[in-house]
Amino acid sequence: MTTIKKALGLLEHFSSSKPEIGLIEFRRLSGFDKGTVHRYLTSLRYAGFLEQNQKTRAYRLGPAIIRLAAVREQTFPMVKIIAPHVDHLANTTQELVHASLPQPQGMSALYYKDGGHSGTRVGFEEAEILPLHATASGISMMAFGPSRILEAEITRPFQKFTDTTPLTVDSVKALIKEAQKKGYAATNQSFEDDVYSIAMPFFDADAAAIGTLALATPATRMDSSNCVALARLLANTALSVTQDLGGSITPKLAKMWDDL
Amino acid sequence: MTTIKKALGLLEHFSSSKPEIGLIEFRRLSGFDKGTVHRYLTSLRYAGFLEQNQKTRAYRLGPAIIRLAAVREQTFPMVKIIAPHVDHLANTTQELVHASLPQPQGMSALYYKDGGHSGTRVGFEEAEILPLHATASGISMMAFGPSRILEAEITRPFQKFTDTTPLTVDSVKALIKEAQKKGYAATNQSFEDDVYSIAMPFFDADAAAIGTLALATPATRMDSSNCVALARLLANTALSVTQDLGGSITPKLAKMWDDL
DNA sequence: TAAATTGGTTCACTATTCAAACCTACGTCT
DNA sequence: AGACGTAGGTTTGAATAGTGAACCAATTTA
Repeated sequence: MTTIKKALGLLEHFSSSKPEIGLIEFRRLSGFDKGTVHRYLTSLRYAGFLEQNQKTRAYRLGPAIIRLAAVREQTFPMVKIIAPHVDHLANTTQELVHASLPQPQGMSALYYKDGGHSGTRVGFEEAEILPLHATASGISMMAFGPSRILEAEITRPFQKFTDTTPLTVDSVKALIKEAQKKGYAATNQSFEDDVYSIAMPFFDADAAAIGTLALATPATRMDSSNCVALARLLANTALSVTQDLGGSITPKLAKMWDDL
Repeated sequence: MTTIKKALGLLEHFSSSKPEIGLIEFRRLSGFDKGTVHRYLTSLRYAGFLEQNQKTRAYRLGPAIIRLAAVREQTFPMVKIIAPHVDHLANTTQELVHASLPQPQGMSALYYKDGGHSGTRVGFEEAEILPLHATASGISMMAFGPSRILEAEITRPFQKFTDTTPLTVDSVKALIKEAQKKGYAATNQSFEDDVYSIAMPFFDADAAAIGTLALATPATRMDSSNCVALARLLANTALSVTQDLGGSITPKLAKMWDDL
């Protein structure tokens, strides 16, 4: 573990529900020494990745992040390319659809659209970290993405979110195997109660999975026939996204999706 | 200079016109040893701040940036708050208006709007670094912002952009003094030929300047009466932005803007 | 095919980082 | 006021982690 990795790891602790974090809380969250954390924070602030609330002395994400995000989106416009496809699928199915990218600790939504179904519907928090072992997106990423993602995940302890969250390496591996066999991942209430979710990867030019598309419905609305119909729609969307990103897909998976 | 600062400094080299950078080019740009740079890049990639083009092996900004930017904007929605004001001023004046934030090496636009004037108009590149010494935004930030910004800038060499770019510490300090006296900064073709620009700061709750609003016109359309009229409009916008951000402004500057 | 360029790795040396203790400021309870 | 708890921040010698010259391998260019 290098200094840089440790320092950047501090930024992982920010989320929508935790936008400002103080020195002592960082020490508790990271387990590093207080002096060490303070030096890290000072360096991150110097580079514009953090700024400090003058009153509380707590740290929040800084303006450098904004610029870098703008550069990335301008030169590699994933959101712009993916958003129309997600919108279309959400409108067609009336369900929640999201496109997510792998982060060091899990998946995080790049873009999402609430389908606006009239009855109960699934909520979604932007920029939330979705755990790999408990979500369809995560299972899908481990099943079809670079092996290092899987390898990193299975060394971590699995957090329990619901009564049906898979908590053993074997049960998670079984879900991954099933996803590889079916061509898509499905999880039933493993992250949130009453939410059933299916997910598929999309690919870059090297046919490496770089993110996932997922669709979430209230568990009550999902049955086996329904599921396959939605998976078919999701597969078409994943194909279009892959194409628009200039990516390519292995013939094997292409056939699996075609046969859904 | 700590390892963290040096590593994060590498990210500064990315821009819209330079979205992918290889190992050797990083070495050249940063002056660090090749082995060192390689270790930095590996760490940044590990944290999701970079990803690598598998063909060219060059590095580009990674997905972690996107998540962090989303967290920041969701919990501290500057763009959302400022955009309507910038839009309104751009529509009223028909000129280019931008809101910018200080970055380690200069200012960078958070949001901008082209006013759509029918004749010649000023272009603008998003996420570009605007040098402090040569732009109205930069002068304004040094004049009204934290003193460390000015102190850091005057130790750097001043790059020449046009025939009228101020290149000495004294000439830049004179521009800053003038801005402090008038309540706004003005630069005439010091960054780009034929562009005249005026800028003002906006403030946070501690009455510290946290960014600038700027308006740029073709130099031919700007004269002394025009300039004051535009400055008045800009001042009203800066006041509104400051209020909407929950910020406050020193009574002295408030009076200066009122007397424009 | 030889030279140049690029990405990446190794390892002895040493400069940076770590952890524990200390300092200061602020709020609060007695 | 005094004692206590909590927070941000600083200093220290010991130890760990970073450095960079030299190396290798694969492409690209001459």
